[in-house]
Amino acid sequence: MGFSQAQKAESKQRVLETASRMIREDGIDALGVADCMRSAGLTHGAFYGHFASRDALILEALEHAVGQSEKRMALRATQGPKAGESALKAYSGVFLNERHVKNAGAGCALCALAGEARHASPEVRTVLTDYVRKMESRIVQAAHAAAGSSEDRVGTALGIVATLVGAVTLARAVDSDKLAKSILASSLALILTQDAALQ
Amino acid sequence: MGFSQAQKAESKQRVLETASRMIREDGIDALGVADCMRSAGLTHGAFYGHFASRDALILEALEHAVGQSEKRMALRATQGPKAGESALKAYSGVFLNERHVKNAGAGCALCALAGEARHASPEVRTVLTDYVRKMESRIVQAAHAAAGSSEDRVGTALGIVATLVGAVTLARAVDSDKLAKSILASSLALILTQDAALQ
DNA sequence: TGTACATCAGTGAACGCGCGTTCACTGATGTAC
DNA sequence: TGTACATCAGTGAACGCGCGTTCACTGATGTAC
Repeated sequence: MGFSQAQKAESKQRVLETASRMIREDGIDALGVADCMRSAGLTHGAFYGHFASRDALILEALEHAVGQSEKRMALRATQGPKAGESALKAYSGVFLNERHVKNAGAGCALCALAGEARHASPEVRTVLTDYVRKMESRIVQAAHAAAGSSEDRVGTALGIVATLVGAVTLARAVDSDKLAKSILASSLALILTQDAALQ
Repeated sequence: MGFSQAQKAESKQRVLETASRMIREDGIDALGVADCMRSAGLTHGAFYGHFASRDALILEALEHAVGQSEKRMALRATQGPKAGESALKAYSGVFLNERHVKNAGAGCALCALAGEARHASPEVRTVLTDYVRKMESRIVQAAHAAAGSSEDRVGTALGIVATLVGAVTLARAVDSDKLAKSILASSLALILTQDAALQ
């Protein structure tokens, strides 16, 4: 059978993880097939042995990034909280910090790609839409949101998602570190006013 | 002197307005020189008689979009408010509505481009950073924010900017109209809890 | 007023480069006997 | 155990297309006399 299948699977995994990081770091449009393969330690010619097309890679890499980052952000929120810190503050803090802002490639895929979603394929949009719903659930959970159980009532959980994604997006957008920090701090303060409202 | 200079200036203005709409609608990366000139009723060859390069067009078009949309959004907030509506609600309502979400090309340049800013040139980032500061001022004004006057205190005006931009970005990103509406409504509800806090 | 000329906004063909995709080939690995 | 063969992941040259940019040319307008 020549080369081992395990070896090939390993290569593909390496390409996927590289692409998953690159699309979060530089955006979907900026992902080049040759660039990505080179970063994974291969040449561009080998690409089509693993993926049907650039679009196929993008979708798989996005699913990888979403699945990994969504879980990881939630996990960090349960690991790090200091005594007396609310679950909402712990969860928000995982997003609203300078390390996350400066490391888009290893961070939340929704924060990294929300702005590009409307120009992307329907498949990409669907994956990111699911991410929005998952974040909403995490926040409702974090606040034990009994108040959000009624369907008609307008809860603020989705508003908190918007604030988190907007804050990270803006903090990465501006060319001033000081302003970026202010955006993070102010957004956290805004979210924390909801601690009572959601419980 | 051959052709009138006024005619040339008119052509350039038409190209600028077309580009200003196109970059908000489809993103900066997607702007093609030929596409843009065709939409303005010219051929691509005439482009370099008006602009030094594609990048130069992008910067001018962005400045045009920012200058126009920032003023327009603020103006609408002062024109439309119903009796008893707070200034903060009026301003937020200009962003958080379906018409704005579906008409990126005629809307807020920051909402349209915040997600791309970190991949753009320093010049582009500077222009958008100014926009963030202007929006913050509008919100502070809208709330007469006496509370925000102390420099050390963490106000929530920037958090409101983040919520507005995040909400519009997410509402445009998701592939469900229903979810988009919920994002807008929930974000407005979240912002309005600040009406008291800022006054 | 009329005619010849100069100006220049706009045209459209062409160039060059980057990038997604294809494909003939290589050479390391595993199998058959 | 050793040798010949088959498999196939990966290589690197090449193709084709799109797009930013260049440039020789056109023709409408205004000026000079």
